[in-house]
Amino acid sequence: MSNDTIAVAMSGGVDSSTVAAMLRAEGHDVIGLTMQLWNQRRLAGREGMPESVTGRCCSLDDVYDARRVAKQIGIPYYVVNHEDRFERDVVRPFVEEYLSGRTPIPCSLCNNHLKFDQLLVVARQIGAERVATGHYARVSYDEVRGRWLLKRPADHSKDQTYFLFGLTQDQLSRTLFPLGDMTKPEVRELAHKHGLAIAEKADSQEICFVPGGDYKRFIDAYLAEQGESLPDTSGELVTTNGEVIGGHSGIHNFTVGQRKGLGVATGSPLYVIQISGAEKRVIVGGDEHLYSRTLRVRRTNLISIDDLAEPMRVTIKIRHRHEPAAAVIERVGSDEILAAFDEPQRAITPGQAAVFYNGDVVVGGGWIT
RNA sequence: UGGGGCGUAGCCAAGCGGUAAGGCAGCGGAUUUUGAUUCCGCCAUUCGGAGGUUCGAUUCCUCCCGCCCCAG
Repeated sequence: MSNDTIAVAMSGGVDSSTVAAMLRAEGHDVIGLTMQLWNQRRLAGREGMPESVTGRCCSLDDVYDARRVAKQIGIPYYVVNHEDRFERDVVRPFVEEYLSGRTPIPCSLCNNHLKFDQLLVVARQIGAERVATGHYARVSYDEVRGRWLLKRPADHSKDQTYFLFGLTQDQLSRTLFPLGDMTKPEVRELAHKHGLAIAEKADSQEICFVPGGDYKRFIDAYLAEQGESLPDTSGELVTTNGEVIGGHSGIHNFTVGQRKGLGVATGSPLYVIQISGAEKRVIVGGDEHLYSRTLRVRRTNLISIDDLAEPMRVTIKIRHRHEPAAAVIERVGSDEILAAFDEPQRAITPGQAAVFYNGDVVVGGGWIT
């Protein structure tokens, strides 16, 4: 009987709350779990960070909301603390990536190291073989290939597979995405039907541990709290022609494709074309310099196929909310894949992920070098 | 201290007698379940300064100040 027990990762938001209510209504044994990943009060007020935070994941309000939903639908509910692991595997890498001139995706790291790793461990400890989350994605088992597949959800506008490309076969085999066939309005409607108070709660956005979305301020505050001084990563602002047209305050303040914040007026918009971490230089230029036809990824993960033995035609997302673009991928190293797009893509950014698709099926992905 | 040119918002810049275009930068907002992008809004009671002509001047005149160029 306990084999049917499902642990639901509850964030306190509409989606995961609805998942819990749905599964419960379907008659499953459901246990609610909330991961305490970050103490929002830790950096409050430091280096100009907001004094108080509400409505973000891991805030007390969210835990209250999750607990209340659990109580309402009558399921056991636990909060598990993974702050140490989160700081080590998500926050630290996040800060270091920025300081090295790259642009990290903490959401993917969190999925890989916390939500679909630690949470599965905890779930198993309390007798739940499977974990359900409120992600908009679909998972299914392909008998022919003998593999678990990750697919885009019915509602492409809510597609979260971009953040899930790192899931392994084992993780997928134990994961449920009950919202995969629903649209957001349908989910809210269902939340209402279940009488959930959070039915109209605003969607979360921005990085959960960076209140207000000001990641630069977060980096300052975090390093200050750690007793580490912010490395001086300031340097020159250089055009694509090699002309130095100014200085910048630090490479961690920029990302490829960024326009705002350069502080230099040339008559036409300037964008960050490239960040040279070693030389602490930010190369800037017109929009036309932002397009590139190829990219390379490392730390790859393949899902729908066991290996990329020969070139494969796919479509690729190079950022969340990017319409997958046609390309051919090819293995060029033991853990390196080269992608060549049919049409040049704008602002391919080191540190971001490139996720490969075959229609709605996620083939795999990797981190852009 | 002879000749010529120019001084308009942080930068570039139009207007050249009728009551201050535009771009860039900046700021604010919308959008966004990563970072960006994009979109919308705001941004010179004032045209180097002082006089004068005129119903009316950033636009015409005079002087001053400051740059630049060519001649010495």
